[in-house]
Amino acid sequence: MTVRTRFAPSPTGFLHIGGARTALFSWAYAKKHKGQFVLRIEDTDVARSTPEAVQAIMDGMAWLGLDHDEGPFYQMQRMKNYQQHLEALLASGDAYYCYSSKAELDALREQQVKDGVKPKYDGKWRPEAGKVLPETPADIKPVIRFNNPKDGTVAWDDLVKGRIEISNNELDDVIIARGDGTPTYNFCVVVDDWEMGITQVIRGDDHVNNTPRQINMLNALGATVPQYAHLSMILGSDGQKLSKRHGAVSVMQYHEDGYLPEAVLNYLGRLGWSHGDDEVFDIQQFCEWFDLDHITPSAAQFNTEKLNWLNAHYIKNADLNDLSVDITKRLVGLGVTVQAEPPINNVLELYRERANNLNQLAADIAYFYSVPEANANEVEKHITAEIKPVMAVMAETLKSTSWTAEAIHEVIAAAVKENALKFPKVAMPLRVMLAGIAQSPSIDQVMVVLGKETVLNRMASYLK
RNA sequence: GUCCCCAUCGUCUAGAGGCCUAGGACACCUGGUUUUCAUCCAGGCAACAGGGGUUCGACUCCCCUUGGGGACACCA
Repeated sequence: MTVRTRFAPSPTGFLHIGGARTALFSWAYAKKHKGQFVLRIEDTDVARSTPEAVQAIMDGMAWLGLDHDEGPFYQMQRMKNYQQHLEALLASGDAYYCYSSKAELDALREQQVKDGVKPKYDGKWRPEAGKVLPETPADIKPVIRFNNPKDGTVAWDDLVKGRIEISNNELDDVIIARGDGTPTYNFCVVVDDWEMGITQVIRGDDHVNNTPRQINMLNALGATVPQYAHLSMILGSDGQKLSKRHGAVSVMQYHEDGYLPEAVLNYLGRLGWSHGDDEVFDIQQFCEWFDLDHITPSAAQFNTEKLNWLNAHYIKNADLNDLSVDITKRLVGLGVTVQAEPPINNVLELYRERANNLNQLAADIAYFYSVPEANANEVEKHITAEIKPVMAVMAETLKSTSWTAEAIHEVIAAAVKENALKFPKVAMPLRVMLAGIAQSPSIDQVMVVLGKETVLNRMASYLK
């Protein structure tokens, strides 16, 4: 049987890091087994679903390169399918109408919480042998509940957590259609996973409790029960649950924050999954290696340092042209326009080694295209009255120096020797004059890339 | 409260009863390379939550405790 997995977000917000990992694992599993990956939008909560959120999710997946083979399917467009199965369930007695009002249910729940018992539907409208149902209220639009088996247990072998067994008396009769007739999540998933031929349901940990009900419904429907793999959640760096006000940011935020999708993918792939001691692997390698057997069942904390480290790796190894396109955009964001000279690729070759973030990289090289504003302390510290004459002589010599790193290095070396100075004594003021700060790659190389004219101009502005 | 899940260095993890004197990676510390910073290289610090079993032998299996997380909606 060909593997079919799915990612089924509800469009009520952006694609966050946890959702992205679920999508990645689902996607990779399909790729690994040469199967299909289905994208399904669970939008039956009309009040909270928005087209913007759909777009945000698609954007996030596109950025990560998680393409789907089928879909996106929208549940709101599949009402006929749900309706049909709803009727079948009603006809077979596996579902029934419940006329309990919301207020009634709320009161019941409140009482149960107060009594310290598990909140659960009391089964008032559940048809049972020999039971006389209450009079049907005329003013209530009934919901439809699934008639969950009363006895026995439901069990499945979770591909991540192992065997899980839940007794049916823990499960209440879940509402599968609202008063207005629209089916609810628990029913739509069941129908969709079945009709879409999903073979492995890979989803978040938070669905473990829904699984037994869904299996019961699948059985009532006479459907095939897929395999389930429940991924544990990703915690914030402080060990706390990721929430909207606490670190649950959109994956697109990582783009904005200067991360390469390759780095995020590699990081997410290694979070909760492992392949021996391997740490750095690209997406192709990940797809080849990926399996459900090596997923950690416990929750994992997000660690930005490690992401940064991977980001540095991927920046170093990025295609230079791709990198320059990205950095050029970020430079625009900083108000800096990249010019033909110096060629940005040369600049990047000089600087990419030392960056672990694209925004930082852009900021670091901005001085190649705009005159940097030097920190006053740095100027005072390095461009001293004693060194200025040395710089002036050097500037003069530089005018006729052939513009290679070697030649420039010799000029600096000569200045160092003639004035009996240490190398940094000369290199530092040069850095401040040219880059605005005292840290840079080899100063001779910086000068080569910067170009003779710019170097002379910037030096001159300090030596007036 | 009830049910379910989880538990190895600070963090991500390897580990499927003897290979474990518990391995790798990030972070951190030290040293080296370097023209500063960074990179890079070498080394170091650092963990099996606790208690019972099972076994000739438990990080690995079972139970309890503790701790953490999740679920309990006419949300998904």
